Amino acid sequence: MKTDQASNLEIADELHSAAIHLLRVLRKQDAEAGLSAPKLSVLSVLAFGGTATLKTLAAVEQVSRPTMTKLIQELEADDMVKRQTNPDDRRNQLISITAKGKSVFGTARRKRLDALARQVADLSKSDRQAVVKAIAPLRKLSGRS
Amino acid sequence: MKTDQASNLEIADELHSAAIHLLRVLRKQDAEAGLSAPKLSVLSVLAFGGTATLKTLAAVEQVSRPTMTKLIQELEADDMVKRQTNPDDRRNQLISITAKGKSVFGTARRKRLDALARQVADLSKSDRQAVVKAIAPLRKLSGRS
DNA sequence: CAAATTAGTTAGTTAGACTAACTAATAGAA
DNA sequence: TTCTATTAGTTAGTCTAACTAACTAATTTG
Repeated sequence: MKTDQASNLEIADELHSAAIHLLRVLRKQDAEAGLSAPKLSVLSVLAFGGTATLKTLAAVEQVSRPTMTKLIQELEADDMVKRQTNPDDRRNQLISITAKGKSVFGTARRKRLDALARQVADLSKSDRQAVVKAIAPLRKLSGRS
Repeated sequence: MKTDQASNLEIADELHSAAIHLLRVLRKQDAEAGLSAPKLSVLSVLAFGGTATLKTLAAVEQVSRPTMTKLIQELEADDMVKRQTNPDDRRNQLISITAKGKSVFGTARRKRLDALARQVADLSKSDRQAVVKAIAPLRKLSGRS
């Protein structure tokens, strides 16, 4: 197979399209899931990675600090995360997930992903294999591993 | 490998995360690309599929009709698409891409996807292979084939 | 110790999504 | 055939999440 610039562009195009359409499918679940994609994603980082500063979260999620400030404020208002000032550097807000956050995260994620999981289940064995094998490279593409 | 409900959920989760992060990478190119993701996507449908009604576009892009109305109005204001009433059913707006639309689409898409194409180029041969093989199944997941 | 840097917030704007309620056109049924 | 239901698209209003610019507070550095 050719892997020149043209075909890389075609691959990029397909991925771009796939990402847009996958997220649109998922967005339809949002209303009942009770937690939007960005918030779910932040909670996921905190659930699996533990405490983090706002700046770190913004970097990991690839959004600006003000955007993360707002997300955290809303999550905090809903008792999903808590923050405490770092005694060693009081500019830092150490943010962590609450028990409520964990529980809501678990159920909301499940709800949000259920439709997609069902579609994954409907794939043929070889299609599913292909998807599984692509996951690690996809992570690399957005600079997350 | 197990392919039970739990692991389907894990796959869904990874894809969800990958889609979110890929689009965030792409969004950073938007300012200079001059055409946002949704508009690019609509123009793509018109460029490859020819004339379509607003309703069809909304269905294909999986957004509501008002959302598509607004996108088309903005694209029309920029001379990227033109519309004409269907003489056989004057409720229908037949929407098509203009010459300017085609040209802007070509260059904007290239610009927007360039960063991603470069990252695809940086993948190892086997990683790229894995991504290529996943494309068809990914289309199935969002119901587009 | 003053200046520069860093972390986070506030204010204001924008794009793109939604629902509800509307107009206009067509199709169907009494 | 006319009145009703349906269909296509628009308008109005709201929401979330993104951005930049400009700010405060804390810390580091020259």
